[in-house]
Amino acid sequence: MTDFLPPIQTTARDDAVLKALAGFVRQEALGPGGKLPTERILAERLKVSRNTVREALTRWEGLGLVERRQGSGTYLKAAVSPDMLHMPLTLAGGNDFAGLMSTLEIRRALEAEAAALCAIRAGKAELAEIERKLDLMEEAFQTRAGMSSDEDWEFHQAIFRASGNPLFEQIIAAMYELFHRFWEHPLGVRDFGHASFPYHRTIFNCIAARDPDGARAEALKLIATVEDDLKRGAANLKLSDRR
Amino acid sequence: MTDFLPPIQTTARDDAVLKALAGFVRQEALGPGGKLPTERILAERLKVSRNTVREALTRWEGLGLVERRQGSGTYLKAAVSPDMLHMPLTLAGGNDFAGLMSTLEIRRALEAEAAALCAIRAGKAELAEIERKLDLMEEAFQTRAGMSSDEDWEFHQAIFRASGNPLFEQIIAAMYELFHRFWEHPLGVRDFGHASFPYHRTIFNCIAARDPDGARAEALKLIATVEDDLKRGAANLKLSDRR
DNA sequence: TGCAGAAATTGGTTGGACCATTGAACCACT
DNA sequence: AGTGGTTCAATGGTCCAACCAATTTCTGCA
Repeated sequence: MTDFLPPIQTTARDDAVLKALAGFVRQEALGPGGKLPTERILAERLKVSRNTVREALTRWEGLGLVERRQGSGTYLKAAVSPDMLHMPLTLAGGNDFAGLMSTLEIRRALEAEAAALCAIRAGKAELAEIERKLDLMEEAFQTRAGMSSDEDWEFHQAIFRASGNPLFEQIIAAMYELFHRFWEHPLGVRDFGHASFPYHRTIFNCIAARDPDGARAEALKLIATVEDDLKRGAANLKLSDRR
Repeated sequence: MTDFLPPIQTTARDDAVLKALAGFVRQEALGPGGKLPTERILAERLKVSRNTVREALTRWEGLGLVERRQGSGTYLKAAVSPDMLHMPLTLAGGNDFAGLMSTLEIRRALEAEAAALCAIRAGKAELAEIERKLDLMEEAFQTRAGMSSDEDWEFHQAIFRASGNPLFEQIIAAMYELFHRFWEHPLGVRDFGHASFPYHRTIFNCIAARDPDGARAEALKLIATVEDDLKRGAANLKLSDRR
């Protein structure tokens, strides 16, 4: 399994380690979920210390390329190729109400564009997948009386994925935690998210009808309802306590 | 069965280090360029191994938050606060045409939304600033026969800034380098960007008229012309030679 | 005063050790 | 057959004590 791992020679050790690893991944045709060699094996094969290997892997972990599971191993989380463009974005501010509204505006921008692109590009398989997620969401909505946040999220994710542009999903995934924290804490608004419910179906209809402008418009309406809910929630309980 | 069992939260050493470090930065009011304590000091003060400190710093270095200079020290490269949103974006094969189109689609999403928000929120001062940038751009366009990329960029930046949401400017600034690389290399299309010229004025008019939907539509048209230019360029010179 | 060289500082790397978690194999009992 | 417990090897996580390499600071001589 680990036959293709030539030793390292240049300076900038950990970068060299990453390059070698990227080559290894390509050589072995490893995809997401694939398991890469243990740190001890890598250290031995590449003729570097295990600490150096760890620093390199820490970099990849920070970029979301790799996941380490103690006792199990290190696994790929995304496709990696030797020539990749890394664009680490760190955005200031974000835990207060204004920060949430800011991220929601970003989400509105991306959601609208992704829906439009999806209406143009989605293949039959992607379309079916989106509809499946939509059905699941609607069923959960009926059954659990409105608590369908997970299924809701998966529906949107399917759209982002079908947009044909991986950046959408990556950006939105980074923001997920932030949205979710509030989503699970409905701010005292009992029917939080209810208003957005019908728009999921209308968005899908526009996508299925290959109507990008319509899909964009419906996505905008959906986010608008979420914004309204959030504003109502903020009015209900005073959110002066940051954190 | 109640499947409501929250995932357990175990201690994460290096994350704790980063949190402590973020607190330290805030405490000392360190800004970009500031020098933070040496690894040995940190290890001693935080009662962790120097290795752990290094792994934590490696993460921050990967995110572009920090720069290490051997023999000198570790310095801040950006403002850091305890609550930050990290968004590591990786684009497979970032140098090819598809990658550029992907980023352009993100830009279209943000540009449209920012223009709409701008039409709602921009104050008189922001409006005047945008118009000033627009005048500068049009003048440069006339004088230098179409080469107005810098002024063009500043116009868009002014809109992002006036949107009232700092995330727009931050995201787009991080992608600037990527756009610019191609912008400066017009791919053999001599009148690259000419088609987009009139839309700058129409966008501004919509913003000044407080017409968010109109501004959004005009922004979409503008990016569409840029996309067309790019596609023409890609057709002209074969971009099959990666890197 | 000016500057070359020594010394101290600091990040980079190494090797080895031990801990904590995981997962598989195995076993006892029902 | 299945359930639960135990053992054990593999693997990532942490620690330590050095040493290397680049940089900065200090020192002493001209």
